[in-house]
Amino acid sequence: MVRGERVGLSAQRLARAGAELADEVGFERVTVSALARRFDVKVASLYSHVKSSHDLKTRIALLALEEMADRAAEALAGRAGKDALFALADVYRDYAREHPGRYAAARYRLDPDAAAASAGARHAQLSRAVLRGYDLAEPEQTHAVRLLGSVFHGYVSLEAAGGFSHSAPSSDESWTWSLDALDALLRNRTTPAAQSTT
Amino acid sequence: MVRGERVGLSAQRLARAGAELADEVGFERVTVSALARRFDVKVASLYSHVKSSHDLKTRIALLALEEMADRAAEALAGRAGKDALFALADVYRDYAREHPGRYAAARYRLDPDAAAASAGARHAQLSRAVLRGYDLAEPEQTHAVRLLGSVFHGYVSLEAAGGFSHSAPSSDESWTWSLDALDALLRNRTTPAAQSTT
DNA sequence: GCGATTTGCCTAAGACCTTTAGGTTGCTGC
DNA sequence: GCAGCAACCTAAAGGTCTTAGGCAAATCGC
Repeated sequence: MVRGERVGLSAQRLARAGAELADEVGFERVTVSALARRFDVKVASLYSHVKSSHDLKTRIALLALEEMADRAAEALAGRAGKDALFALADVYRDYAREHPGRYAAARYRLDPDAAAASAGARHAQLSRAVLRGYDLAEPEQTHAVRLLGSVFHGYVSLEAAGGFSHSAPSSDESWTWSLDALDALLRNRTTPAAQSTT
Repeated sequence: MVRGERVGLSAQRLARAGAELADEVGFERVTVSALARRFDVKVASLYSHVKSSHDLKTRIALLALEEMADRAAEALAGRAGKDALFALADVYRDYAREHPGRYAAARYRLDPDAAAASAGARHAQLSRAVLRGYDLAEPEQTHAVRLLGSVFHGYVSLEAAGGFSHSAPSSDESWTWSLDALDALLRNRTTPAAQSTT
């Protein structure tokens, strides 16, 4: 080990490496020490870049939220209605399967200022974009945003917890069925007067 | 402090006290040490009753799952259809609000044998009981169980995370709206042939 | 009642993790 | 080529988890 060698740490690189670590060993096992080991650096060195363990986890959470929002925005481009609904839903589910640690990080409790600076608002906007295909007036639209979020998050996290694994029918089938049902539900809730507003 | 005095610990009492502690300070802060402090006992003493920190958390999780299942069973007695749906949903939401720490514990990842011994199966049965009011045939019924679980858990945990707090309409309204929508959805999915079976 | 055994809680100690304080060395700009 | 900043280090204190082994209180057999 060459003493005095600089690895080039930064808050960003730490968050990125932390996200990878989370996917490998689980978010709850992401630790300042583990990250220091990964960079082959002493633990105290990380504290120049990151305020605390909480700060580190928050950065990972923000990273994950951004990534998901980016994917969602891309998936929604050029889609509408049921197509958009399925696309958005699959973004969350696929992300959680590819990056379980990051997904768990995205559920990390943020303090208010971090939450405000997060991609949280973008996520809400993306749900609203999907709902444009269903012509819901307020306050129904907000209700629907919340219901959508609940189903997406609820299903994905129950699935990740292994809830649907060892029994027929397959989780894929239930997912499609649920989204179909959700689509039908939203179509039925379309505000009558809004129908012809091209 | 009187030396040699026995406090009367047991796995059950520890789990119960751990659940209380979780509600007070949050499940993630429930720790073998904190529990030892609460009983005014040395940390190592707890290890005669509980195998590990993981074991302790698992016991708290099992306790919470039992309590929720008990409440749910009671709420469903004598109810059917939409009435039953709302009752079951409210059991979860109310429990999470009254006992946030226990509710978080209930989401603690159980290993397979603990999961098998848990009230998990009872919860699934209770959802199926609600669905009896909607005449769904398999595999739709299983899909619906999963959707219900997702909405309940998803909504409750987003609400607990503060997601719906600082904006109109109120979370209560969205909850009712979502359950109404779910009820309508399930009625529309009733298997046609099953209608007259009685 | 009294010895033997079991049980309950304790001391001790090792292994990690977090966080702060303050030192040293490489890099950058003048 | 050197001043100063930034990056990484040593040191140390405090907290958590867990195991090993000890002493004393409760309990059981007689």
